[in-house]
Amino acid sequence: MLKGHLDAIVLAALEAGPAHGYAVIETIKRASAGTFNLPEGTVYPALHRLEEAGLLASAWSTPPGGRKRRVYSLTKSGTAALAGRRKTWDRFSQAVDTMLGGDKTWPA
Amino acid sequence: MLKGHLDAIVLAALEAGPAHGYAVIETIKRASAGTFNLPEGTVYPALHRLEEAGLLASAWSTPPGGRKRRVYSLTKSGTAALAGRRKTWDRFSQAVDTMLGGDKTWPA
DNA sequence: ACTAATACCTAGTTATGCTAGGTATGGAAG
DNA sequence: CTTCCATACCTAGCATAACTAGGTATTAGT
Repeated sequence: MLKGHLDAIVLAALEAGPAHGYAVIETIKRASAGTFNLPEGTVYPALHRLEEAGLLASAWSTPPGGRKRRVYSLTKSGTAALAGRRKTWDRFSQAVDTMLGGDKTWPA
Repeated sequence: MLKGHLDAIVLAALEAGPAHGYAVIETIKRASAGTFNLPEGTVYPALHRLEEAGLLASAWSTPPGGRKRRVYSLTKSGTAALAGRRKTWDRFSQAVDTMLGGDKTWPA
């Protein structure tokens, strides 16, 4: 249930460096302390979307004694998009906090 | 882009007391400092959904020198649902903050 | 030999928010 | 007095996002 903010999260997960899809899922799970336990059917299509949009680039790699992985990395516009998403998130979350926060100064 | 959190916002807007649809839109716009300028086609169906779900109750009223309004108020389960939504939002926003925040302690 | 974890994929469902229209009244401006 | 804007409600249909539920295949452990 990350409605609309999945892209930002995936991009953020790749900010530290390239990673393959399965690792992205694990990273998100760990970094969110289990809050975001995303099914593959959510993340893989998201990666494809982001690559399609030019925010990610991918390359196949086969580590010795391992098996084929598709490694994704942030493109330049991906980095820029992430910055934009951060600003959007800040505005958004602050607005929701204001409304859900107990203050209730805003009616009237 | 409030995907999934619209219900919480609408419920919160009605927490201070009953209001009609158009007023809810105005309240949300003002309380969010213009961040959430929601079209009617978003809010009215949401109100209907929430009433259908039993979280809101509605009644028609015609103020003197005014015209027909449908006034919505939180039901008991609406209040309970709002509390739940608040918890969900807190977990959610904290997790996103962790991932988007510059810390980057979580890879590795 | 079997199971679990790793690693990838996609077709199709569902829900949600929004676009784009429609109806109607009251008040202000021309 | 007519025209326009703000108020106030509504809905059909579109777009898309996230997820369900499947499928394939390799590696490691029991």
